[in-house]
Amino acid sequence: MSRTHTEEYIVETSVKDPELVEKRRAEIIDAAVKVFSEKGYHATTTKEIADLAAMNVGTMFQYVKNKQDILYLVCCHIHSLIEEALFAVAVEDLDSMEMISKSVAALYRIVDQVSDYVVLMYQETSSLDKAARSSFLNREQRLCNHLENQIKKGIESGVFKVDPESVSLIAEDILVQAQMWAFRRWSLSKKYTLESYITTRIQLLKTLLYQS
Amino acid sequence: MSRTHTEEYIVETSVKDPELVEKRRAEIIDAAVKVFSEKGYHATTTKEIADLAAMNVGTMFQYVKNKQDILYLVCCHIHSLIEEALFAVAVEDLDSMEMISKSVAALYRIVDQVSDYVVLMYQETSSLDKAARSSFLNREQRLCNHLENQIKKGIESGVFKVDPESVSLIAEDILVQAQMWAFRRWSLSKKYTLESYITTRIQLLKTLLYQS
Amino acid sequence: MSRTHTEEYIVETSVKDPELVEKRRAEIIDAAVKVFSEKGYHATTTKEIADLAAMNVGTMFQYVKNKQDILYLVCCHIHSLIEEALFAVAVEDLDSMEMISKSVAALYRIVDQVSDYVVLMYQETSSLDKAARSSFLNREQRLCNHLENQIKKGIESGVFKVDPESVSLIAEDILVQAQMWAFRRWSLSKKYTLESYITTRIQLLKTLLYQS
Amino acid sequence: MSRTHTEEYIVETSVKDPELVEKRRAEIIDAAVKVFSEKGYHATTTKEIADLAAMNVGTMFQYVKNKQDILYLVCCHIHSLIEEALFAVAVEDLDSMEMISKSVAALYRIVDQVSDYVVLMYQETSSLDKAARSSFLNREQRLCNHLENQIKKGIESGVFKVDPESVSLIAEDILVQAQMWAFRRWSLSKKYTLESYITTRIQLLKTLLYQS
DNA sequence: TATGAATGAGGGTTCATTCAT
DNA sequence: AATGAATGAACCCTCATTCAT
Repeated sequence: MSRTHTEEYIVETSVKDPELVEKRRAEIIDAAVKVFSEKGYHATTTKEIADLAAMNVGTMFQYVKNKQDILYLVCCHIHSLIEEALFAVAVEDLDSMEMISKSVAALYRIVDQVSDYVVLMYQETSSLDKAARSSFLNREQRLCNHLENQIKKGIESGVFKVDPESVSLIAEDILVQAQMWAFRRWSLSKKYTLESYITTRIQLLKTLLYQS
Repeated sequence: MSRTHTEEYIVETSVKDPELVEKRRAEIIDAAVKVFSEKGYHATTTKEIADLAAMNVGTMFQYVKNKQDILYLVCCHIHSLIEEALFAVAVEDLDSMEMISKSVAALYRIVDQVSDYVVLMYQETSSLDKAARSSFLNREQRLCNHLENQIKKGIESGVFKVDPESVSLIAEDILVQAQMWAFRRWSLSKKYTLESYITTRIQLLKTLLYQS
Repeated sequence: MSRTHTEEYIVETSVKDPELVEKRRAEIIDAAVKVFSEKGYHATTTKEIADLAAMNVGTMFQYVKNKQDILYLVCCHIHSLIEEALFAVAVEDLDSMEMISKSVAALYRIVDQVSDYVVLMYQETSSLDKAARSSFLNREQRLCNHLENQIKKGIESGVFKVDPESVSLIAEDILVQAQMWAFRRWSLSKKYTLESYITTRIQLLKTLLYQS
Repeated sequence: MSRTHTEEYIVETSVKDPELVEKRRAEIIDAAVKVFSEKGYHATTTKEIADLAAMNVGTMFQYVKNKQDILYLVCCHIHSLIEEALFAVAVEDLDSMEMISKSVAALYRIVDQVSDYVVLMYQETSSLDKAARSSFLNREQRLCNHLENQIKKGIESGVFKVDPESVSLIAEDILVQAQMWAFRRWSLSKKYTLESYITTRIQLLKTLLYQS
């Protein structure tokens, strides 16, 4: 199970009190998410973020080394929202197909809720430097693995019939397709409601998982 | 077959000779593609582009109104590479499954060849303004439609068994997954060669198209 | 009658045929007057002038050395309009007071007609270089002298009673006040029509000229 | 006495300390007045102003939104010099004719002192945008009103005999003629000293005010 | 820890003028 | 004489980051 290990990117701060750091960063993230998703990362000024966070620019830069750090915090925050939603449904004890269906549905629903942020997250990832980006991609991998494991369990229990080679692809597809709902909702919503879309997607997924 | 009509975004020029415009723009695009995919759109200077294009900055701005226009030209150019590769295989007269397989393979191969540019194209699309972006998305739609039509033909001829509702989703998935090869080649290539990946993908696709 | 002699500023041209020069310059002036009075000298592009003149930029610069030359031509042209209107009424043989009244009225009427251009002419004079500006001021002096002479005749004929010291001041005031009609018409026209303003002005002038 | 109310143009700043703003702006104005009156507004670089103000360009632009704002500040400053000089003599308790004579003399003297700036102020006003210009013109109106009131008092006290219709014209003429001293000093000073000019002007004014 | 003024390099774009055709 | 593409220096303004208070 060896995996390339990537150091987690650490956002530095000059402030000692960890609780204060967390509180202030939450304020920064809240503000940044709003402005970023309205104007994009590059078009947003650090001052704008600070202003919206009701914080002084100087203060802000004590909780963050860079403008880029803010982006990283924002991306991680959004990612956590998705992760939490996905992991939340995993506690229940269901059969494999129901489990994966729940997961997929949960995924689409959270993506739908925070679709602006999802778009932001994926559009601006490229503005992160190598270290931050690979740290972020690592987080993404966690989601993939989570889905992969659910599929694998279905295979092990004999419910799913999938070429083991394809498992990781299918897991990734699920994620990518969920993101696409955020990117193309404007177009997809002409033909689908969120729920009908989910149903269709799960249908297609079943075809793949029950492939014989 | 009515579709929301989007005005094509026109890159303005003050130069009258159309051949010269085409020639110079090709030079600009060539230079820009290189620098953009190395440093990204925002980090690239207009002067850098002009220099690499062996052109005066002022001259460049006679063929382009904006830095953004350069990005638009670049995106369209890259898109055309893909489109041409995809449409090139469509001339042959094959049965439906072979046809779509050829298309998918062609898609992955061209994406693999110009993967840096594909990444660039999708990462920076967000830097286009509304008009340019929707004009670009329109071009994307052409690719989608092309694949959709191939699937539809397969359905009509009774070869494919797909819920008509899903056709457009499957077509879009094909495209998105091909783009993902560009974005995740670094990771996917640990488990797959390009050709083995194509094979796997076509296998999965078959499962979907022959769903019964 | 010695007066500091100022060389007349000559607008150079590389074109030989004088009639063509005159024709083309008339076209240039016509175009420039329009754009200048809309957008001001600095905000106007040489290309805009050429375009409006239905002329190539290169062609235009064969009839004019500079952008500034165009401004000079424009100022002189506008000035000529005023001069012609003023000199036109001087042919008649009238008594001194009637004569000067006619002049004043003529002045206000022409200024009113071309008030946009008058504003332009005085606002942008400062953009002329020393040579061109003093050549232009020389032309202005001709207007002053014309009025001065009319007043002097009135004094010589015993009709006007003015301290000879004041003559040139009064002449200049007449001109300046006429220009002011152009500059402040927007405000003055709340209380006066053009004709009532002329009447009031002539009344005030009479007071000065009949001072006892 | 209702008059069209024009919003005062406000020069924005991102700096919070009002005293600092005043101090820095004074430095900017000082520098700008010098360079502008040497080279004109358009020929002057924002960097030149900042350099002369011993200030960083970025710093300067925190006290001013625009190059145009600098011009506005400069115009207002120069205007204040005149206004103060004019209002300073108004405190004394004199009879009407002496009062207006004092005013006129004060006006000419201050215009003479800062004549370069007066020329600048009136030449470049046209470079202000609509909002700033009308705000500036409003200030001008204050001077006019001041003189108008002095004349009106003279009329009320029976000293002056002027058609009430003409009052505002005469007031405006006084101002315009004072400005003209700045514009034409080079020519006028051949025949007049400042003081002899003032005397002549006051003589002419008396003729108008005592018109019978 | 908070404040907010200072910094200054850098970037996109313009445009008068030229010159080869 | 007419054309119009080429030139390139120069300009205004921005904004992430720092640091003295």
